Amino acid sequence: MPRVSRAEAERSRRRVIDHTARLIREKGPDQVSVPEAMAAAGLTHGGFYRHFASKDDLLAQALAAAFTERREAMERLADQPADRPGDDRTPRAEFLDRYLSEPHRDHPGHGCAAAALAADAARTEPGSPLRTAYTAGLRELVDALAALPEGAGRQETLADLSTMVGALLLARASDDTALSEEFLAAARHRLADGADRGDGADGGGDGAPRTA
Amino acid sequence: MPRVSRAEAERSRRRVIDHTARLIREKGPDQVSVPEAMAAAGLTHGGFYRHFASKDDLLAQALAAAFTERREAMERLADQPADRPGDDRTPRAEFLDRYLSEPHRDHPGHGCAAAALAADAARTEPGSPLRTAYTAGLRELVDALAALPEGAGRQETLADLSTMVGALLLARASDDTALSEEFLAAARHRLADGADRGDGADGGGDGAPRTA
DNA sequence: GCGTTTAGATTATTACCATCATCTAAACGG
DNA sequence: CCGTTTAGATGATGGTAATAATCTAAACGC
Repeated sequence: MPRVSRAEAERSRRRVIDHTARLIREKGPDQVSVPEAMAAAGLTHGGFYRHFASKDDLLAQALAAAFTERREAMERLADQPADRPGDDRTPRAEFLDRYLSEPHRDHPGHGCAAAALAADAARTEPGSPLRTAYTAGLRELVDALAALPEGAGRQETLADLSTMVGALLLARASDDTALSEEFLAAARHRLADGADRGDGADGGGDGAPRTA
Repeated sequence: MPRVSRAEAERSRRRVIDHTARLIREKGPDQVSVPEAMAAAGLTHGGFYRHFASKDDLLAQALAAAFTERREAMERLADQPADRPGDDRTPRAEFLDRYLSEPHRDHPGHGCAAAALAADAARTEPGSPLRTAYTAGLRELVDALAALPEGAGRQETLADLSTMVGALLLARASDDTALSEEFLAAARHRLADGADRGDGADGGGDGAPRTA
């Protein structure tokens, strides 16, 4: 029994996509079923194929939406450059801090899709809808990161992003709070200034003694 | 119709574990079925529960095996320090080059388990067998990396590992050869020497123009 | 060699999935 | 308002999964 108008149907579609964008980051694309995606949007699975050509089609659209959502947040960050209340950090520093934070670590469903879905994208066939959407989104992310004020050259940007993604994933996977926070703090410290060595006592967790 | 002796059965068990260790890195733990794991070892699925308490049990053992295999390779690398034919690189430099190489990128089944399974481990419940095995293996890896000659302090080691894992995953997920190699090259460059900036023309892909 | 043990095959159970054909009633165009 | 369109529900189909009970024949102890 359809209850919705044309415009309502379009909003239903958006809801399915947005909830799926969250679910695939939380559970992985393979662990999100079509009935579950529909149910998350308050629908039953029956009408699914009126909206999407296939599950793969939905996954690709959801992934694109996840990247877009993130990019818009970054642009918002970059737009209000230096006239905020009590904060004089650069947009890049603010982005780093948010990326390498515990909230971001603990809420992958609304976090970076590049980190959450890298392995899943890599496991699909080259040219698959998900893989294609991932690559496009990743390019967007790299460009947005490089375009930030204070952003360095392309090679530095790629290395920065690698460090951020790796630290976030390792922090998420570590079943130990201390180790998890060490990864975030180590990455924050490396990316904060020039990088290089020198293990000052700015960042996070522990003192972290030299080992070798 | 059992055809095997006691000792042969133990070798069957090892074969199941080793093949599973490869399969979960290639396809993810959820995409490896019990029948498939047994078939990869040349068995049918019937006798599975004579060997393992559950699928989770097998997965945890396979993950531990994957980490152990990798750790032993690293120790072999560290043991033969500086008396090789035509190569005078440090063990750390050699490890980095192998980690951030195209063969490693293209063969996850025999590559770093920390990278291949980070997202999957993060998605399991804290305390799950897979998660526990992952964390233990990750600790081993961090310690082995820090113990390498030329290894830096703990914080640097954690940041290095983050960069390696992130670059490898992003290189694997990028459905574009040039972009993929750029990630590997950018990470190699950052980790090669002191790190920091300076965008010389050592590594891979393109010239990579400054953007901001 | 004969009985006991047990590795591994067979088969069953239960459950979920993606996909889709069909149905129904609400929204829309005229 | 009435006919057409279509969002979404119902229900079926075919496939595959994990787990487990049962069976059978080979290996081992004596």
